[in-house]
Amino acid sequence: MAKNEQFVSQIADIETDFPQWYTDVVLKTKLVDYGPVKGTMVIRPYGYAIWENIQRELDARFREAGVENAYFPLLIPLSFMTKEAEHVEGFAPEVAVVTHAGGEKLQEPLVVRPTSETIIGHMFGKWVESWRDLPLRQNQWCNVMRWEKTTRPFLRTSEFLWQEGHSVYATGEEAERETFAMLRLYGEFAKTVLCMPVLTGRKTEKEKFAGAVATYGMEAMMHDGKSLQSGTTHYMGQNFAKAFDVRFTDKDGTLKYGYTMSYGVSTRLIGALIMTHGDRRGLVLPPPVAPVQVVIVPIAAKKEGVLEACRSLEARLKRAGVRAKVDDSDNSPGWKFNEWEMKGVPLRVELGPRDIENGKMTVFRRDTLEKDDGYALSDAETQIGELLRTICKDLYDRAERRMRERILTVHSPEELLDAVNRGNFARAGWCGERACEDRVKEFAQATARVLDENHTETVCLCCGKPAKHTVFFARAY
RNA sequence: CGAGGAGUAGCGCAGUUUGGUAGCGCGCUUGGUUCGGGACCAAGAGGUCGUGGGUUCAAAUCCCGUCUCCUCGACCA
Repeated sequence: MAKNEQFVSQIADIETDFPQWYTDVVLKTKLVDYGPVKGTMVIRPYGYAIWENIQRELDARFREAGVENAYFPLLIPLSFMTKEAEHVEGFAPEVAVVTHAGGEKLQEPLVVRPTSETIIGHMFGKWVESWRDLPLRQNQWCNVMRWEKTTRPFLRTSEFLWQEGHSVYATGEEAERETFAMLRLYGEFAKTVLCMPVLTGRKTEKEKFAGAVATYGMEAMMHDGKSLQSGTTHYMGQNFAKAFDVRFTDKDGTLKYGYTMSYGVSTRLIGALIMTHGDRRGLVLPPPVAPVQVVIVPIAAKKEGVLEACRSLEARLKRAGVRAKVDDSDNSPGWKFNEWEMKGVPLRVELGPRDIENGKMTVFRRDTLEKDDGYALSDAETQIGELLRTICKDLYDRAERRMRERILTVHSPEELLDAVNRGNFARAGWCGERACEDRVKEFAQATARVLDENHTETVCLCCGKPAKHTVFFARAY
């Protein structure tokens, strides 16, 4: 017991020192390590496997929606960036630029993509000629680079992995419709795959993507009550089409600019699920993305038949489509229990001579920390499958309830400050003026995350004028 | 970019105040006993103390420079 306490103290207290808890967890569970260059991270196999699971699930949804995958170059001519005025202004401070190559200074500097609207706009301009070419809908999985001042694994790194989807439509209505559709897709994905509730909605002008007409976001509530922007979709109108000459001849024979939109989620999602579900023992991984869904720990492994029984169960579960793994290392059972709990494996099956003799298995649930030795070994596939689904639902319900309880409607900056100080989101009326938004930020260090689609508030919390929107305010990562 | 903190064995740290043969825990290797909540014994391997200069008979330790990382703020997926 004393040693177990010592183990727990290896990671910082989640309640009193959340930032340190996060750093401890991502490093000690071997999700990531720091790279040698400031702000870079190595995504280690355990972390990358989570990303691959996210990719697989999302990619299937994109395909289902009719989007094709492609790949565009990492390097973008600097001149591309300057073609869209707001875009260059927004991204200029954080782009990395290649000025030399092949031992010589380049004629034109090349930026390492911070996002690919410009180069994809350029290519789409070449490919779109007729209304028959539309819609054009492509997605790429790639890395991007944004030279951020301060960084943190998954949440903000100089280089990160993401997907960026880009579409051109003949009409603004269609492009807008896809902007909403992708936001819904992200929300559904967050719920069913990450077991994570999110708030979705339109961003304010201040918070929107550089060069967009409108930005929509999904925001997740972290354990400490701060918000994490976990995905965005952007409606560009004709801004980028005009900058990159994306034109087509319409059915009526006239030349028209297309309407574009884009959408993306990144490895930040991994940070989001860690900070949503984690607890004092470490990670709690949602079953759909957990690299190992069931770890099988042999007890008294050298006793006859124990290891064989574990291997046989592993094979059966794998056949049933469960990511199962026997931990046959030399570590003691107690060590394995703690290690895999920290690593967030949803289910642990303990198999020892006693279980085998009774035809049972002992099952431990990571999310509830409950242990039950009453499961029949003969029926393992069904029971494990059911448990994994139950965990999914329970994780979502628990997070959803917590989020719901921690959204407080407020009516003044003072109330808002108090709400966010106590780890809540604040919901409030807003007149729509930048001045009031800025005032909230200065007063409470909280920003407008998204507009509530369910607009009910009547007056602005700052100026008392009629409210044009109801806004979710929060401190954000 | 501002304010703090830290660079000593794979990891975590002590040693720096007051200069004098580089240490501890974990991990690792080998052998053995263990195994139902981080087991134990024995024997080993492993370090130009971030880096450059200076002071000194002598520097991990004092001085100057420099690089990197972490945390917190301002900016951002």
